[in-house]
Amino acid sequence: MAGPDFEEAVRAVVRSLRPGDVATYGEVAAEAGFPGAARAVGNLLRRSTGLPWWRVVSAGGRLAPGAEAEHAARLQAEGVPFTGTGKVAPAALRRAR
DNA sequence: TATCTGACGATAG
DNA sequence: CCTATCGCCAGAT
Repeated sequence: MAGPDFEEAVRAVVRSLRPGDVATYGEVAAEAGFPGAARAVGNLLRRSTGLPWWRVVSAGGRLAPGAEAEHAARLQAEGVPFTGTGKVAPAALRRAR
């Protein structure tokens, strides 16, 4: 099942995210048809280019380790609310999808 | 085929 | 809110 399909599906889902809309890695994986592959999604987004990767966050609204500053900046630029502790507000995660 | 890696997720302390 | 652990998956070596 995995292979080109996985990459294609994940890219399609991430590309469908609109400004201000935030989804979790797990959500993207499930939406792409690979439930439980959240880790693989993160790995793919990390090396992939040309995708709104900043609209995808870890469960609980945590940002990508090693790029938190850029991640937060891009999200805030789209009007995404934060909880003050450097995490995306729970309300914003509900809108994802 | 076996083993390791990682922008994950959930739970426990 | 923090770190520590374990489980899960796709890709690379």
